Amino acid sequence: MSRASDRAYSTIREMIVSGELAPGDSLREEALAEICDVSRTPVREALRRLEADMLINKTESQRSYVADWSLDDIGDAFELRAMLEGHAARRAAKRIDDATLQALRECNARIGKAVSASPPDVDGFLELNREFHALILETAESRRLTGLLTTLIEQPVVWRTAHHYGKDELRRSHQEHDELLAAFARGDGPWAESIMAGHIRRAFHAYADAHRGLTAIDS
Amino acid sequence: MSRASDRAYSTIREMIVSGELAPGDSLREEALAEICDVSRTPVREALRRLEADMLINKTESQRSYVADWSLDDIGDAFELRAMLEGHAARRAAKRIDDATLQALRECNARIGKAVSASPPDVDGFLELNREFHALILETAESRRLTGLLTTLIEQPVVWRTAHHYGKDELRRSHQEHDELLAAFARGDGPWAESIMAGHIRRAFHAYADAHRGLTAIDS
DNA sequence: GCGCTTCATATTGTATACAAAATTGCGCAG
DNA sequence: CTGCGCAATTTTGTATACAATATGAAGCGC
Repeated sequence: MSRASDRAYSTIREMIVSGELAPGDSLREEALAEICDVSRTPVREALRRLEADMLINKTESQRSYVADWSLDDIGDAFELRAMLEGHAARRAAKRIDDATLQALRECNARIGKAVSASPPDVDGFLELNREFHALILETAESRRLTGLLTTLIEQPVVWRTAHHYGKDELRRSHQEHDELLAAFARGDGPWAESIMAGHIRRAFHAYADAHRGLTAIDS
Repeated sequence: MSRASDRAYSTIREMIVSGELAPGDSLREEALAEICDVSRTPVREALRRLEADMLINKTESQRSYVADWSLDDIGDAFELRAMLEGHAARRAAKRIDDATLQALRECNARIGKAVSASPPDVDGFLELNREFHALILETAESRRLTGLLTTLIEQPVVWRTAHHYGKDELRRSHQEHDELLAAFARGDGPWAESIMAGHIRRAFHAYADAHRGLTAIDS
């Protein structure tokens, strides 16, 4: 992470995810180089990585812009996530060992605490949730699957979704994780897959509802 | 494609896919630059793209090697492909129009010709097969899905698989495509998904059988 | 006034030089 | 002979200069 290209990647990515750079904004290499305090070379590398992450679009003339996602696109992404994370859960259920199961239980216990706090610790929830899903993905033991999913998970949308969550929705997430743990404990792959797919799809609808609400308020 | 980095990408990729560069071979930027007749800068870009395609691995010390895939890894890739291409087929069945359906029919007719020739025109089959699947993917209308699948499809394994096919297996592929067309004609998404998933999985087993046979002969 | 061409400017693409880091091989001590 | 450590060499990372290309605005003919 200390490499210049990594710093550029993190910096630009953070600007996109946080919303500092809005969808449609143009990304000029020289300007970014100055912001990141590196030369254009590592910036170009960072832009390519971000393009692979689909956080950036390039026009036919090679100019870069912050990607803009319609609700349909977002729905697509969640649908794929549901499918792939479901697949990961199924694989994980067949491979999980006691130590990992215990680690997941502890992780979800901490999620429970973050959720129960008043006000709920949304940032803590996000980080722990990320850890929970990452552990499952790791347990699924498929490099390919990991590669495909990371590009879907590392989206601005995913990160902002939780901020739309109400306390009850956070608690529902926590409960679904518990169900998942039950499926894992029994090594029931299809069950784990069903729960995970539903878990992701519910997250999407929570986002979509909140988003429609927000846009309705805006307009 | 006339850009130096694109030429480098194509050249190196072709060397990997064709087997000229064997799994585990180290990829030194300067050597590749000389081969591609460009400087190291575009070579580095090409290597990053190939890394995203998972055709290349990088060690912790940033050296690049041609990716080496175990049969398990290959199985993983096919499993994901079956799932995602099945998904694509389901989406395509709901969106396809008459013109596209007709184009697919014509494409598969040409596949039939390539298969029936004696000897079978395997390279023609490969190209047409690629076109057939690409058209379906396009019809599925999901940029995300397209992005995820291309990294799975553009694998050395996929390209070499067909060379293990016997005439009967090529004809079976052609027939499965016809079934797919029937599902499309009726707009039956789940049917299309089932056929496509089976189609891909059969391709994997054809590969696995041939591969086991070959390794058995080798040893 | 409208549209086209053309030229100035801005932006990206490539090459090269240099810096940082890693690997290899040698020499030496045990 | 083996293992360790250092230095020479190789390889990758970054900066910068220059080339190619795209964009946008001004001028010109219609």
